[in-house]
Amino acid sequence: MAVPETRVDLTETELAAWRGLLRVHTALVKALDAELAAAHDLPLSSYEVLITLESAPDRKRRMAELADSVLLSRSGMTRLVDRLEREGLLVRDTCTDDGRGCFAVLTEKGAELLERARPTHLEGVRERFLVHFSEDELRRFASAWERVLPGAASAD
Amino acid sequence: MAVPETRVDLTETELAAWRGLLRVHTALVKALDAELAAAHDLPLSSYEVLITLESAPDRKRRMAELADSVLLSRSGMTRLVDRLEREGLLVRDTCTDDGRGCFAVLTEKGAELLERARPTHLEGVRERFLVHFSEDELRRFASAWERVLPGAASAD
DNA sequence: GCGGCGTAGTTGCGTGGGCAACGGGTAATT
DNA sequence: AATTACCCGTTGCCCACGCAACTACGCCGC
Repeated sequence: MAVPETRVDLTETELAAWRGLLRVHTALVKALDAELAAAHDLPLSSYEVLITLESAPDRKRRMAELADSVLLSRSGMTRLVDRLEREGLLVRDTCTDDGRGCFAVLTEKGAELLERARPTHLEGVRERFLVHFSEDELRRFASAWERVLPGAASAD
Repeated sequence: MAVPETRVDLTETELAAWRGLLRVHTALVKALDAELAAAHDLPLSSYEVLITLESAPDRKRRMAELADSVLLSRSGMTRLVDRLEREGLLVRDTCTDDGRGCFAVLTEKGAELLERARPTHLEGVRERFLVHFSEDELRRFASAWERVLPGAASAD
């Protein structure tokens, strides 16, 4: 007897919810990155690293930790930290506990730039994204992401 | 007299809604792209182009149209179409109306590959994203994206 | 202590993508 | 018709990133 065919196409609503996510993300990130780069010569990816460092104990974090927190490969993080170190926004510090390891530490210059860049960025996020939603809707978003994230990475 | 200071930091909820969007998008796209590439040797960006062509009249679209629809620069689209043409999934066709222009046309081979790839991709989108939401929630998403998109690209 | 194994970070190499400049075609102004 | 301005798609150049290979170190069991 016939097993019901797996439905293939998406409904209008499904498509709108999914493709909308793609478009919104791409557009927002592009705009915010351009804005930040124009105002402070700081790409969004660099900003994310500095923000992560700032909120860390002693303003320092391991490389792998950083890579995970901004979803970048280890080698990608090596080079991003290279660039930031070249600009004096952070320095590498040897890890005494683990000879293989290495810390990235936010410098004063990095902290200062971050202080200037933060209002720009947060204003951008607010004007382009947050402003459209109520507190309640934002909570729905947050809960939605919590449901999706665990199963997003692995292949099920 | 003192104008109230612009609030700088985001609330917990705002942060969760915003950063969640970033993480979810990145994780989902990474996973779906890998899945599609593994199963059909077709990156997600190529899939998007083929899908766009399939739904077009005569299965053809102008280059700039394609670029806009997948949020890629013109030069990026030139090269993506180069690759797809090299694999025989589409062909370029001269535009008779406009001597500058150029169409990309889906080939039979492209259509066949798309037919095989579509279930893979849609299953992935369902399992990783859609499955977590009710019809009602999906409608909320769609409406959310409609509100955000218009103001996302331009500066304010 | 010493060989094997896992792990942290770096490096070579290949790839995808953006920006600016260009070549050729169209549209507007005269 | 000629000049000018604009627009389409392509190309050169560069950069950011991932993968795989490598080095150097920690952690075992023996």
